[in-house]
Amino acid sequence: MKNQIVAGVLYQIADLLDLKGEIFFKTRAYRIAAQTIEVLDDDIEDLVKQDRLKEIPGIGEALAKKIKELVETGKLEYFEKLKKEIPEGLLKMLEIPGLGPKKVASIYKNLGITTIPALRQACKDGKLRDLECFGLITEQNILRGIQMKEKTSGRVLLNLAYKDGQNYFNYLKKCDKIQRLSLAGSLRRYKETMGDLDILASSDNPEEVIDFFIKYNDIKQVLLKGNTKTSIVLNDDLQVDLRVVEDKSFGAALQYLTGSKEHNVKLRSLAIKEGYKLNEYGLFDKKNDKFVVGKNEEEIYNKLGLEYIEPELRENRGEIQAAKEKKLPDLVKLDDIKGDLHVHSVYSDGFEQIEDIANFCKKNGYKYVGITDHSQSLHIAKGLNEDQIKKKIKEIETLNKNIDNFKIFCGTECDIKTDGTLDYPDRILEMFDYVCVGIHIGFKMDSKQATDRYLKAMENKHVNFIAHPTCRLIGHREPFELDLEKMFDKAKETNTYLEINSFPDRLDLNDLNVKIAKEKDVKFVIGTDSHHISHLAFMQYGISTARRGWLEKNDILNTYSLNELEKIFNK
DNA sequence: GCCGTTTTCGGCCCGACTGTTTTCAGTCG
Repeated sequence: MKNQIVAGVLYQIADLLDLKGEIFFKTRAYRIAAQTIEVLDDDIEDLVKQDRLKEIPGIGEALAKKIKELVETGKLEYFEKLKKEIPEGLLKMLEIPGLGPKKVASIYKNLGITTIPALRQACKDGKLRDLECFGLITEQNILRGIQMKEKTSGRVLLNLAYKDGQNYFNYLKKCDKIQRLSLAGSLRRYKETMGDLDILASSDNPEEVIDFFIKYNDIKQVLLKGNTKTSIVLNDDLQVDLRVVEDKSFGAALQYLTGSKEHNVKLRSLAIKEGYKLNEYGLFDKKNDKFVVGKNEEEIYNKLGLEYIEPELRENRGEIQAAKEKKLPDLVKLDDIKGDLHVHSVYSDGFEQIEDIANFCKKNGYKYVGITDHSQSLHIAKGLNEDQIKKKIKEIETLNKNIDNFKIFCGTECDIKTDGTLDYPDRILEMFDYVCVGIHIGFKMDSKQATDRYLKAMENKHVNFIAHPTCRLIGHREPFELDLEKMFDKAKETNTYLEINSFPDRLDLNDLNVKIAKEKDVKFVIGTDSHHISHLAFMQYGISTARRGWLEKNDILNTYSLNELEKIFNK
């Protein structure tokens, strides 16, 4: 049983216990354990076999027993019992913003409501307002929450949030009452999706800043407005929160607002151990409540004996320990990228001529670009046959003669057929400068079939890297249930690079899998999968995923110089 | 439910804002 599945069960138990009204600290214990297992290097099955579960911090007698039962039998009696006791629909109701376990439990207990449609009807009928702690406004808030959840599935993709965030940021820069300003929250950590945006400002006139903030012209609704904090909803339904603090607290507030929540809990515990108290106003001496530092994030981390931790790493995935030991990675930067190796042209389903793509890339500082059009059997994407490939190679040769200090590679994104063989024979694969392979049809496979399909493809000596390995589309298609351990081992063995696909709804491999693969010494390519010149800018999201996966420059093929790259391709 | 060099019991990160409860619980980050 996979770590993720065990973690998933523990998260659900935590929610169910919340609904039952269990004490906060008990449910938190389940969530902490789930989170730890989710990012564990070791396979949970091995730990059970070796009887080592209790070595994991946050797992004691009771949890170890439950995890053992779950892993060994595939079932957990305690969990099954809870599910019988509490209707599953209540878990869905917890996802509605503004509804927590107490309110959901009250709605269930008093009105017997177990589904979101029934809840909506009850709100419309005014049945909730008579319950204790509920009122007319609560009903309206729940209705709005349901609507928002349905419209956006609760999460917005990184590129949309980034655009909204940048626009708001640029507007706020015009407010002369603001001293310092920063985006915060999951956007600053570059999470792949987010529920809302957080912005932080420092000022001596918080009320005026808040007034300026809510005068932004793209606002649909003001949700709340306090003295130091306000929340609005943009016209595209994304919620934006602003917090205003004194400038001496800016670093502490930025640290706090950037999160993640789990990182902050860990950091605050560390602060207590070191004799401090940490909140959004600063780091304080625990004994006399005296302000120690708070103006900058760096000084807070340093005071706690840590190296500065980049926002992308703040997920409680071992970064605090690494910062203590001064072993944080030197994260790759956008500037390190020398070229894009996953780009489509008019030869297949791209919109631009190779020459235009190359000129744009060169102008933007790249040293090379690889044009990877689709292969012959992918008719819907105008996959190339042998004659078209020859024509394309010839065109690229001519272009390369006329362009200095830049090289165009002729690659392919060759389909992996359902049996794991490739869409071109070796004789044709040899014609390309390099070969990227991917899956675009035949998605219905079980875990073993999908894994074997890739393993076989990697055996082909012409294959350089695998495009969007899990084939997920965020919000639309679940990732393949691959045996990633086998995949990563084979990638290492065959020297196959794995792509971090930068398209915002792919980001595939994702941050967590990147980190796990890196620990197995796998190497990566960051590609944009561009079909249009504007897509080339998606590179920044691939980079942020790489950074969230702890990657350094040397882990990534397309940070290498043209010379180094040619040597690798010619091997 | 976890954890421990003051504790095997009694702690567990901390604060803002809302709505409705006239003194605070619930939710969120």
